[in-house]
Amino acid sequence: MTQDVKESFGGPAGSLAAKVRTLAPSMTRSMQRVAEAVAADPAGCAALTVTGLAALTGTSEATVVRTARLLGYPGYRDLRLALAGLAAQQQSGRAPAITTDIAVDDPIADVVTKLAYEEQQTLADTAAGLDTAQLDAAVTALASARRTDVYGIGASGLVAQDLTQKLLRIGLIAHAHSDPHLAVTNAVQLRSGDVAIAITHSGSTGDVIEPLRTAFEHGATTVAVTGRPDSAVTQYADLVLTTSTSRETELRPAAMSSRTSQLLVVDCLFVGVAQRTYETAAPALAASYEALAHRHRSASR
Amino acid sequence: MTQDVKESFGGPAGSLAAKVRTLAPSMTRSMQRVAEAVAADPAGCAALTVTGLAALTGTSEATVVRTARLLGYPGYRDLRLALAGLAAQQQSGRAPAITTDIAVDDPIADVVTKLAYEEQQTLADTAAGLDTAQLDAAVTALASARRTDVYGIGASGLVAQDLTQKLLRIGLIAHAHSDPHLAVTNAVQLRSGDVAIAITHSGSTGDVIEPLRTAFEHGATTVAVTGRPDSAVTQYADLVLTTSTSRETELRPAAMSSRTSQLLVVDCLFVGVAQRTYETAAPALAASYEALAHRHRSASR
DNA sequence: CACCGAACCGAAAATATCTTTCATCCGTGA
DNA sequence: TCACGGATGAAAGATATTTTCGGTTCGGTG
Repeated sequence: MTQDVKESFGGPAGSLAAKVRTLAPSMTRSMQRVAEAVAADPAGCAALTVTGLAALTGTSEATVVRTARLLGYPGYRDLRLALAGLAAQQQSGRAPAITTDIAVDDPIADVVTKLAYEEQQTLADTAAGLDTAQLDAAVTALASARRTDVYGIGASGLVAQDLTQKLLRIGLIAHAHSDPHLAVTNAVQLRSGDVAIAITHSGSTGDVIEPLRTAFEHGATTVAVTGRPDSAVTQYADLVLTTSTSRETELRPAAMSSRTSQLLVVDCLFVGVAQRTYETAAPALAASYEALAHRHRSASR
Repeated sequence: MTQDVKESFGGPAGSLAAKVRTLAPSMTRSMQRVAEAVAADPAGCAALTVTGLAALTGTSEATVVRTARLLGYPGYRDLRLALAGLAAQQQSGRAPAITTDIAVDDPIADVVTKLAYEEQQTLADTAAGLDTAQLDAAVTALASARRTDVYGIGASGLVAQDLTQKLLRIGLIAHAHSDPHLAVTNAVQLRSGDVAIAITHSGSTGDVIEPLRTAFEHGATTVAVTGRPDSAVTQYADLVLTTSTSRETELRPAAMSSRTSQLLVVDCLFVGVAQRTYETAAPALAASYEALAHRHRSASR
């Protein structure tokens, strides 16, 4: 009992706004209205009963409860408690966010500040929203995998390559695939004990889902790194690692923050695996460092 | 109504234990038991219903409600909300800045926290250290460039590709090069009005310096994105954008934070250029978004 | 020592709040 | 246009909270 509650407002502390953004796409219109109200004014909503909040958002009690469920609470009662906690926290806490929308005529200095702030926010949200149990399971699978394939396209393709590079550096066998045909061709080779990772923000990139599905059907452990935990890709994923989504604006495409978020997840995977395989990883890292040294001219000064 | 609640858990925030002590003398025996339980474990009590708390303290619901009233709340419901707030507060209060070194035996949850924290730190440092004048000049050069070449190897190669992808999306002509020979071959084509960007953390990666030098000698505007503003690469750079370096540890190679830093710089360049070329950039972004839409299966709900 | 009154206390009724069910409605795709 | 499936809210049902009310205890008193 006690643990349940700790879970419900201890875990994702402060990440409510992030969760709302992450789940918003999978919400119906009315639920979005409720979620929005809650994210906009946690303190105010904490003061309201189901009926009150339903009236405020022009919806029904049922919808409010449904929204609470979607946000991960057993019911409205628990959401309300979490809200009260949040309110107290941010009241005692730090300076709240100013507007971070980037305008066309913002001076470059503002752009730097705002981008940095947004990305920091994204990192915090992602860290708060990551399911460590799933992450741990993914690390375990990776550490003992015979081989690992990583699928990603477009911006996510770069993240896939980043992960692959890192895993290679600690002596694991990993490949990144951007070509869907080659990816599927290779996925056929996978079997139980191997790992396949799909990286896709939308979760609905067919070119990435297909190879993951193939890997899944061949018995490999499949992992999805996505911002949409309810999307198509998770259908074939044994493990799902959720990245956070932040508001995108015209000048700041979603790809930007999803990349930051994905990279953090990837880093966590890497460090986790390096821990597990420390005996071999540490010397391997040192060796790759040594091997690169001669490619660098001695720095001036 | 709303005001009442704000008053009730905004006002005496945190002083609950003190209030219990103050009021204890005027309490009856059963009420003291309740008050004591509440003061001892706010979080735990927040998880309980009236009935639960009554059972825990061996009293009745009525007594719990009376106690809540005595403590200044309209009823138990509000006391419970306040308790939740208190719990959240004291949970967030503790343990902000421990060591951020990642140890081999750190649980995965700590790894996530520490990595996120480190990367946030890196972002803040980078933003603070960026020379906006240089950045502005680089943006200006990019916005009017006939073509742009970007050089990067290894982890920096991914950053180079990231920048290239972005510039292409807003209609600019950009290429990323990881192959030093091809890079030099292409650099020969550059001339005044073109831009060459070298991305290297150490600033001493020969394979990246060479093409930049060639571009420099052919009259292109050259930009270096490096963590070492006094290194070899800056010799051939008209503009230098400094990325930040944070401590690296055995399990956290420098590549990790330099990448974060480089990506922020690259994002700033991109947004800056998008601002300058808004008339063409906005439609281009929208168009590329549209073009990709059909590659995504409609998301499940 | 028996009695009285007052305050304390908790069982249970009354009320408020939350949850579930179900019929209706709306948008969507054939 | 029609049929379908999901979204929605009204209202019934379940819980939680508050109130009521009578029993109990305790200290004082004759």
